[in-house]
Order: sequence, then structure tokens, then C-alpha cells
Amino acid sequence: MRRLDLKKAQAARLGTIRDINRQIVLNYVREREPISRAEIARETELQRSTVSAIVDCLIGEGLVEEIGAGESTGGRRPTLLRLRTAGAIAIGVALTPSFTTIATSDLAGRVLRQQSFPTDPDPDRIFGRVIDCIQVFLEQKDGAIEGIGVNLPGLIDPSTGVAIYIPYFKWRDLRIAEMISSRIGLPVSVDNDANSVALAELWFGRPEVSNARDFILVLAADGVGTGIVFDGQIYRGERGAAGEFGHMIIGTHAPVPCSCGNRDCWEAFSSERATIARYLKLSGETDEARINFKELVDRALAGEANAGKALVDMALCLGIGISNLIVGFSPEVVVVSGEITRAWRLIEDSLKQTIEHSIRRGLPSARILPSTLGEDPTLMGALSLVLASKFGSTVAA
Amino acid sequence: MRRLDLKKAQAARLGTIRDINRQIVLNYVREREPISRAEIARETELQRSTVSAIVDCLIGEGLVEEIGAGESTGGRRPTLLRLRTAGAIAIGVALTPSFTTIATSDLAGRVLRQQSFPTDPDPDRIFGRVIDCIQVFLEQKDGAIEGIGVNLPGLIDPSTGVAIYIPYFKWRDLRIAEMISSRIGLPVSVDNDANSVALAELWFGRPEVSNARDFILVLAADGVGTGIVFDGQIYRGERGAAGEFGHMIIGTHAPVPCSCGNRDCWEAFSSERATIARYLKLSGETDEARINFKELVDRALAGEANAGKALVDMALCLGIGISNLIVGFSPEVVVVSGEITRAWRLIEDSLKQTIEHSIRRGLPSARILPSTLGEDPTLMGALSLVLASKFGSTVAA
DNA sequence: ATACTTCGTTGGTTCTGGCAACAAACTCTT
DNA sequence: AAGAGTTTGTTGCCAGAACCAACGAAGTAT
Repeated sequence: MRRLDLKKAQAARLGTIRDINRQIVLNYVREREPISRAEIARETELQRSTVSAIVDCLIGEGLVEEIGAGESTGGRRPTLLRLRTAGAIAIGVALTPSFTTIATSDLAGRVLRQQSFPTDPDPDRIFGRVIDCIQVFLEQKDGAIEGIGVNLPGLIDPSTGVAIYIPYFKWRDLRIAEMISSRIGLPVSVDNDANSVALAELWFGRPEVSNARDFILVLAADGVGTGIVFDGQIYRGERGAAGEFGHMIIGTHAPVPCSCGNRDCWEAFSSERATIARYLKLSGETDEARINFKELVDRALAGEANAGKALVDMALCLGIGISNLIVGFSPEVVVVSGEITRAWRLIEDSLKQTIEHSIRRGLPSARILPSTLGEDPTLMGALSLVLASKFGSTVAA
Repeated sequence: MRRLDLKKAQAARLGTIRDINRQIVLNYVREREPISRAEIARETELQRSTVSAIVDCLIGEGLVEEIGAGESTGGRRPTLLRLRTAGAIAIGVALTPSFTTIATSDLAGRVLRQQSFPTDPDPDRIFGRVIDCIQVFLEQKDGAIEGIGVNLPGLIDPSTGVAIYIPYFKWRDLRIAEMISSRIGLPVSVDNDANSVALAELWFGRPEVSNARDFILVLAADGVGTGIVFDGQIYRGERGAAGEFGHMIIGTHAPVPCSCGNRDCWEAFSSERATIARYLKLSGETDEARINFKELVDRALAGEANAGKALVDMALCLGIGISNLIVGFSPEVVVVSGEITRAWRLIEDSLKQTIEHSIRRGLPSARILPSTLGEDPTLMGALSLVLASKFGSTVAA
């Protein structure tokens, strides 16, 4: 019952069938490797000959490879297929208020090379350095890089690759995609940090998340961002403003001002900055420069009471916002991402308690899970902007 | 960047191309009639010959017809096409707590025959009567009815056609679709009232709404329901529980209990029942049976102060909930539907004031518009369940 | 009148999936 | 050990649909 958008309705051309089926076969290989041509044919109800033709094509493109024969089930042994992950294929640039990380990865999202440096508040300098670093990676020639993904914390228009507003640095209307691709000559995708992390969860997250058609990602970092996935698709709303739940009002007198300047946003209560402020107050320290959030988590895990208390407070505040989201969206899953997930065992109970307390009337609740994207989810997000386009449906339908 | 669901991924068959293009051409005729084959070809970038073949097919099916020649633009005059709306094609059943309405309509959503009677709280009796009425309509033989759409106020599973829970009558697990189609032998679609009205707005609403890819419908009737449209598609969430914003908590001590029993739901403040209760209190009357909401609106329009006051209070309460929705979803448009839209000029200002007051931080707001579906939006919703399936994309993609 | 446009149709081409037959490779029974 | 039966992957042919070029029909402009 989808209503198609005549303005961008893509009529089906001759190659469209092939494109659709190619995408489906590639995704079967991705999700079910090792898998044989015959099994793909059974599941998709395509002919074995059709699947063979498509697989030949995918092998030719270097996306898929054969890995010998599998077990017989009473007849000829099947030839198993898997993704060909040799070589770098994507470059990801994750820019956060504190650090900028650049990395190359293979088709499966495994990071091959990585470099990190403090983020320079001057846009020309920082992107100059980013471009230099990308060029160094390209010169290594350890694969055929097909694209560059960039994520930034703020309001982005992914269709044009323009950073409309990055509150932390007060950057406005930076034409990021153009800036990089004019120098490098590769396609560049730019997106909001939370949206791209949501994309990474969708494609590379644990099965409970990646199989969910609808979920919400909460990225607690220097700010608080949310990425909303509906029906396997990032929801952006008008002018890309959806998902700005970080500025949802949840109280007053937050420990730090939000990046938007107010002290009543969800972000002002639940961000890493807010938590550091709470910790400094609890422990009586004043020298902000002496601790970053990573160290704070380390101290909490080592058993330091004040650090643990600060994290639990953060979890309680996160829980308030999350419960609001669950009531409204009824998602299958809520994924929490960011450095704080390292201390999941310390905060899990507080988080879930708040949430259950706020959910009422027997409407379905949702599972709250920590991200499994590893050390640097925003980097995975940046890489996903490129990788997901290899697997993602090319038809808008 | 849509992620396809392998569990229900439909591989593209040979007929898929034709299905897609057929749908696109039909929708061009629907939205841009009168339109020529050549113009459709230009817009879709399909070949004129391809469009001709598809149009021949649509004419053969009786969905489209030729209506003579248009103006020349320097060459042969184009043959114009339009939807063939002769004859009834759909039956809609709109069941509300007070009345049940059954109607037939043509392909353009124009109601041809209509009948209405009080809703009997006994499910067997009311659906028996509905089936009898449908049979009478079918015997009139003024067209080839292709399906029946039913909407109900409550939790519905549209995929199985089961009414899971209808709070007003405490009906549980009624297999509506099966009940009707086993007697009538036509396909039956069942859905929630607000969702189906949202569908009607999407397909038959004013251009500002039907061209919006993302909007929210608020149906203020005996209860308050919301229908959420993302990217031209009704969003249902897990277990169809999304859109149950009527049970969002917005305060305490509502004038009447909500259908769920509590007195703090949005519905308990903003429904027609709540408004009637306020009016009776204002005017000192006690005999509930003596006024229904329709009369209340008539009195307000005639200038009766207490009636007007009751409606303004209703608008203020609706505004609170709507502002919450806008902050979260950033939709292009919010459509308000229900009897209250007849008094739009009386409530427009209060509604918009509340909303603007609650929206902050320069995030984009949304336009608030009254429904243009006419007297009985829920009936249009029921009909849309059938009509939209004629136009809606058959491919899940 | 003649040249030029635009529209809709027609016949042939190409691409793609569907289908059937087949060889290869393996298991199981006799 | 031989043969029957299964499963896999390939090959050759068919059918459906879009693509393309050419053409007649119906207008307009010079």
C-alpha cells in the first residue's frame, strides 16, 4: 500500500530486474555465508540458472568468491560462496568534537588501517588534514577504494553533502562532499553521526538489531543524538530534522548547557559532557582538562564510587528520554551506543528500571540493548555510509 | 539505502517490470488526468510504445478511458486519458461507537450509495446486519465491486484481518475479514480507523497532504487516534501498536475516563466525549442523551457561547498532543480530522497558538490543516482500504 | 502547397528470467 | 562393485517486456 512518489518514481527499465535480483543474491551471500547457488535459488524461488548467472556477475565484480565444496545431502556437493573481503573498499571519516578518526575497511566492515588526531575547530585546516590523510591511505594501494563516508555531529543534508549546522563548532553550510570529492575524485557520502551509526547497526549490528525492521538508536557522546529506522530505512523527516530528539525537553537545571544553548534538553542531562561535570562536582575536582569521558569510564569500571555514581545518573537521564521514545514509536529495539556501553553492567539496571517505570497500559515495551559495533561506533557509521550502498537496494520503489 | 527484508524479499520475476510500470502509468493518469500517452512517456522516460502497451492493458481492464483529443502543440493532437470511474468498485464499512456506515464508491472515491444505522454492541448482530447490507448493495449491480474495506476504532492486525481489541465495546479477537469474506466471497481489508483515514488523506486528500511524504493524521472522534505516514506508507510499529498516541499522558483529571480507563490520556482530554462532558458542565445540563457532538458543533457555529468554549478547550488539548508529535517526528504536515473540522474557523487560532507556543529552538514546525475528506472521513478511510490497493505499489521492494 | 512537429503504432532487437535437459558428483541399496 | 536415485551447476531454447527506428496520421507554420 505504498504510495509512490511520482516526482522521483523510477520506471522499471530492462536492467531493473537484474539490479533487484543482484541485490537480493548479494545480500543472501552476505547474511548466510557460506551458502551455495542452489540454496539461494530455493530460498528466492529464482531458477538455479538465474542465480548462477547473477553469481558469475558478482564474482566478476570481485564481490563474491567460491570457497570449495560443502557437505553433500545425498547428491553432488554444493559450491559454497562467501563475500570476497580481500582488500580495502571504503574509507570512513568520523569527526567528533574531540577527535577525528579516518580508517579504511574491507567489504565486511573490518577496519584495516586507522589514524586519529584531535579535531581542529577551523574547518579549512581540519578538512585539509582529512584530505591529506585520505590521500596517504589511497597511496597505500591495498585495495580498490570505492567511496568515502563522512559523519559529523549536527544537521546534515545527505542528498547534497552539505553540513547545514554543526553546533559544537558553529560551522554553517559547509559543502563537505564537494570539498573532498573535488580533491580526491571519489564519491563522498555525508551524514549525521547518529543516523550513520543507526545505519551501521542495521547492516553490521547484532542479529536482534539488524533483523529488526524498526528500531531507534541513541548515541550518547559529546551530545545526544538519535537515529530512527523504519522498515529498514533511516527516517529523516522534513529538512532532515527528524531524530533531533537530543533537544527534547525533559527537565530544568541540567548540569551543563546543551550545544543549542539551553539547559533543559535531554542532551544537557545525558551527554558525556554532562556526566563529566557531575563527576567533577562529586569528586570536588575543578580541572576539567584532567579527565575525559574514557578515563571516567575506566575509573568507574575500576570501582571508583564517584565515577560509578556519575554514570548511573547519566543512565537515569538517558532512560527518561528513551521511555518517551518507546511510548511514541513502539520500536522493536532501542540500541544505546557510545563510550558508555563499555560500562553496560554498571548502568543496565538503572537504565531499564527508569524505562519500565515510565511505560504503562500494557502497550508493548521494547528491548534495550548496548551497541555491538566495538570501540568506535561513529567510525563504523562513517564506513557504513559507503558499505551499505554496496548492499542497499538501488530501487527506490 | 533501504535494507531489504530477506524473509519477505520478493525476487523480481519477469512480470515484475510490467507490474511496476503499470502502477506508475496508472498513477500518472490518476494524478494528472487528463494526460496523453506521449506526456506520460516524456515524464517517465519510458518509450512511447511501452506506455501505449500499458495503457491498452489498463483500458482493457476498465481502469482508464480515452476522452477525445487535446490541444495541439504544433503537431498531431494528443489523445487524452482519464480514470474510468463509471460504476461502483469498492464497498466501505465504517464502524464507530455510535454509528455504522456502509457505502459503495467509484474508483475516484465518490460515494454512490450509502446506508447508516446505530452500532449494535453485540458483534454477531452488528456484523450480521453489515453483511446483509453489503449483500443488498451487491444485488444492485451498479458496478463490479472488487473488495470491501472495514475500519474499526481499536487495535487491529491488518495482515490477518483480526480485530485484536476494540476498547469501546470490549470486543476481543474478532476475525472480521474471515467472517465477511466467507459469506460474501470478496477480499476484505480491515484496519484501524486512524490508519485508514491517514490512507484516505494520502490518496484522496488535498495536494498539500497527498504530496507530503511524511505526515501525521489526528482523528478526533469518540476517541483520539493517530495515523503516521512515513515515506508514503502507513507506519505500524511492532504489533501494530504505533500510532496509539491517544494514550500519551498529557496531564491529570481529565473530564472523562479514557477508553483505556485512565484519566490522564490525551484522548481523555481531547475526544468528542470529553468535549460533550465539558459542555454539559458549562451549560448546567445533565441529560447526556440529549446532545451528540454533531449538535454541539451546530450550536457552536450558531454562536452559542458555551458550545464554542467547549470546542476551544478541545482544541487547546488537541494542540498539546500535536505539539509533542511535531517535536518528535518533524512531519511536513499535521492533518486534523473528525466532526470538529466543521468548526475549524472557531478553533484554528487556539490550535495553532498552543502548537507554536510549544515548539522551540528553531527546529522546523509543521503546517496544521483540517481534513478535506468531507462529511465522513472514516467512511473515506474504509473505502481507501480497497481503492488504495488498486493504485498502491504491488512490489514490496 | 510544402516543410516541419507531435502523436500513436508497428515490426524487429535485446535483455532477462523460466524451463527442460544434461553432465557431474555424490549417496545408498542391492 | 554396479546401478539407481539425488543434488548441483550449466547450457540451449523460449517467452515477455522494454528499447529502438521507422512510419502514417493529424496538426501547425511558412
